[in-house]
Amino acid sequence: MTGMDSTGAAGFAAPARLDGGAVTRFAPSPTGELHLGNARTALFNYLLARRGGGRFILRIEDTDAQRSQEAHLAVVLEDLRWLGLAWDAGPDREDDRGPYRQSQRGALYARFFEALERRQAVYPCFCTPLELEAARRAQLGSGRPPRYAGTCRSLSEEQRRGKQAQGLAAMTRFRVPAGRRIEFVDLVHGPQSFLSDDIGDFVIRRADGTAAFFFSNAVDDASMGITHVLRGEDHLANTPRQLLILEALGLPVPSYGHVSLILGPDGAPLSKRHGATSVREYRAGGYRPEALRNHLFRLGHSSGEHGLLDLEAMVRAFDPAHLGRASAHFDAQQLKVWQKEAAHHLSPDEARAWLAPVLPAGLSESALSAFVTAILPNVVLPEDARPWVAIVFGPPPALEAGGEEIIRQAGASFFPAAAQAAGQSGNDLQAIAAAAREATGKKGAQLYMPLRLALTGRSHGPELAPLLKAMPPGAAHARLARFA
RNA sequence: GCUCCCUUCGUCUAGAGGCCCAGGACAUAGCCCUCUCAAGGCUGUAACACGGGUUCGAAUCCCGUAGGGAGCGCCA
Repeated sequence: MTGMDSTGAAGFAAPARLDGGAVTRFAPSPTGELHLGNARTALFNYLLARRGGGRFILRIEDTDAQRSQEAHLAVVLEDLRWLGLAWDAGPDREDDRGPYRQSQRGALYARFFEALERRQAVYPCFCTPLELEAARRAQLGSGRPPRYAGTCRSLSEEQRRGKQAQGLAAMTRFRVPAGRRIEFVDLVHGPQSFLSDDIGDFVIRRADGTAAFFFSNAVDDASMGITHVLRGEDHLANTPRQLLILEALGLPVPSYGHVSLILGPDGAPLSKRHGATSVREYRAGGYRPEALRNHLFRLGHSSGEHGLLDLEAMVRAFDPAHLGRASAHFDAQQLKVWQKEAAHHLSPDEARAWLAPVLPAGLSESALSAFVTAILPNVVLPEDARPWVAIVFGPPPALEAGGEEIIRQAGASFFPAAAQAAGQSGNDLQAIAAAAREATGKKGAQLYMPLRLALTGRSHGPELAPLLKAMPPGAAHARLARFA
């Protein structure tokens, strides 16, 4: 661990990594659904670990018992699995570096708390939430930074005993050293420098004895052997606190990289008013994990690779040096583009499973396959398949506006011939079109548009021949005969 | 209020002083292909936030301005 140099600056250089394999982690708190921004940092950490044969660890930051819920954890785990981000160790895959829930790491925290107390790097603070809030307000009101004033910083032993005797519960604050310059090299932002005098003494242990974020997060990274931390930029200005904690404990410091936050199209932080913001919502809407992954992969990151990348290709293409510094705007239209590509890449089996929720029941495997194959090129989301289910399997569809005119222009002999061919050949477009052409001399759009309209009711849609094949026997005849 | 981060086409970005009157992808427009849509092919529109410096030369370096974001919590 680097100490202070002669100028009083502490350099926090990343320890040398000899094996080249990065140990990364994703550390969500189970207080809600997996947000897109978090999903992206999870992806980046996963890719960084997989790149050089490292390890990807899942740690659950559930120190806030009030807000942490088992149900939320289940959802987060499910969403990560859905995204394909498999972890090497986590709450469901414990090993000797665990446990991987912070709520179960109290014993380890206690040891580090003691160490800090022995070094007098921390002190008990008896200020009440009310007092602290009042002080904050006063500071903000008079245009000063809202920092802890240090009320309990230099209480005597006697005073402390007195407070305890009054039954006041103490939280623990870290004693931030004065006059220090804290420096580190951020993986994405480069050299950073902060003054310790700008940092107030912060809480590392709550009055109820549980560890606070700055502490548990830093201590766990160190004790779990994390070498690289890719996290949201909202943590950038707080990194010096964690550096101070690790220094006081003599623990190894990971390399930190702070990725930009994801913004909405209007530049404001992505929130509900922009629409869906969680993995779960996109998943429920029928989005494909590959699509979301590819969109997230490009947000704030660039690689030379174009097109839909699978996870392995992403691992190869990912480069932390190409993480952008500017915040990225989440564009639903771009996600749709990836979704379209992902959908169209689906194998017949995958497509059938994907569309299962909107497919009619009671059909044979081959009938479903024919249908899915026919409509897939025209489907982006499962919703898009719904109308075609009705058109193909339902009663003969009504003509769209303007359709009658096109039917009329086909001529009197068109549909009798087409219907008869359909009756003889089944749902065979070739035979039907040939008969109509022979009867009327029509070709091209003149020939096919009346057929498309009569058969599907619409002028736009999937390729006609496969669509016809997907229809129940006799459907073509019944639909054409309506106009004969 | 203080500290920190950010600012290149609609979007994601390439760009680390001359290779850039700024390149790519997607989106978008037009054309071709075509029974429609999609796919595919071709062509096009479109950006260095602003102002000062430094330099023979700046998207790139420096200063400032504007705009956006974050942090300063017994939340993570």
